[in-house]
Amino acid sequence: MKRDKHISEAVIRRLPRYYRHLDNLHYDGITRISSQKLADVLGCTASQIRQDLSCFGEFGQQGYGYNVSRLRAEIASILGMDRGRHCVVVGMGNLGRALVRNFPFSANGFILDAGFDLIEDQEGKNTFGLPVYPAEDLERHLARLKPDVAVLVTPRSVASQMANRLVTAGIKGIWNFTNIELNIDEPEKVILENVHFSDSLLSLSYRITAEELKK
Amino acid sequence: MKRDKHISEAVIRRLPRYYRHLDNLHYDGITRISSQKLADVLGCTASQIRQDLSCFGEFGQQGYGYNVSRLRAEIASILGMDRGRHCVVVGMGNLGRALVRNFPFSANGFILDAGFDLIEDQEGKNTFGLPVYPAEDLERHLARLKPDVAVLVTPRSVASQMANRLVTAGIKGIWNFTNIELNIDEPEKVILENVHFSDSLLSLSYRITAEELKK
DNA sequence: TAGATTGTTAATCGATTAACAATC
DNA sequence: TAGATTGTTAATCGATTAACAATC
Repeated sequence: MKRDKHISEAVIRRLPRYYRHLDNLHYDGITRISSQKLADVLGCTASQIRQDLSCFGEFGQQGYGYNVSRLRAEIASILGMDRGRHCVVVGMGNLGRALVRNFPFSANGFILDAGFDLIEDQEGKNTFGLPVYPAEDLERHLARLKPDVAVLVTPRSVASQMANRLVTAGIKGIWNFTNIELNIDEPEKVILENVHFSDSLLSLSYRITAEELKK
Repeated sequence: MKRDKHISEAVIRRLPRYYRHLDNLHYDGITRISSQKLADVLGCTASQIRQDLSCFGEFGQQGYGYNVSRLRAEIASILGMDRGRHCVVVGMGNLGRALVRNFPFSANGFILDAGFDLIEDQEGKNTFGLPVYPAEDLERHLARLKPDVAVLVTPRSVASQMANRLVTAGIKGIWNFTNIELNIDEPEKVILENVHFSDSLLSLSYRITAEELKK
């Protein structure tokens, strides 16, 4: 897989979507697809798909198109889904529990090993089959589990502080659900992915308003 | 507020972030800020901020900059946060309940009126103070409540079907958390905002992988 | 072989940044 | 007034789309 030239953020954001649709096609038993047909499904141009994929290699065949199963696997590999990454959930409130119970970590290539929370009487207890440890023992367990990613779902008041403990403990990425801009002491040491629910809802709010004003 | 020319998606996605930071500055008691200082906070260029804002009007003053409180209010208005929009939550599973309990709807200009779920023994019951109605009575209650937005947090198996009922009932926007591409019969009748957790995690996965390969 | 479709180069389009006159 | 900073126009940069030779 070539990975020499710079890959733009726009391309990176489209890859998971390609994967998702290819996964659907795969489970629908479709074995072959052209860039044009895939573009129809996705609502983009065939050019864009071919251009995007060409950043990483040659996965198609002239006159034939792409093998769905292969392209799906190639994109999974590009996204690092085959690396058996480990993760932990920090904060076992409503959202933390919702993710533990409902989010398909393994289907996205992640192994969820543990949860952390302040509530001490949960020591050793399980939540939906997941061991939950007290937050004060975070460093001890991280040293043992060596997770790649922490899912940050704490109250916002402790989010930045907790994020910094995670970075110091060597976490590689933080999946941040706290809806604040984390204040990281050594930002170069970690990769942040922010899920800002508010930003998402407000963009919907804008578009509804713009639609109404248009009339 | 001028709204004549086309506003790009990129600008729309940045506005909530501007709002969020201005809100922080406002509550920190800061009354005045220049585009350059705001750009430093946001990690973008002053040009971009001024260019973005100029799509909607003139909110600053030469030699002074922007009044934080006023600019915050202007962006809130652009985003439609002052329109008292109503919404309902469809699906009271883990994620639905997490949003009801923890997401600050009112701080984002939304009034949450009701939840819907299949579980009938919740009829008339409250969840965190929210009335929850059986899904079979959806149309009846929507006709009464006339919400603008539905927060879609059902199991994926019923998501598209439920989305179409919502559209038929006249909903203007769907905030979709089901991690599937909704199949809407009349797509022009509704505005979709998708929160695809998987896409978000996979982009993090990509960046961690790319970082490792760089070394 | 003929038709289809890729990967890539070139052309277009749009978004970001820089520059600066206007002016508080 | 002098310094600061806007809103906007022009220049640059990057991303998307179109076109097409290569080839399965």
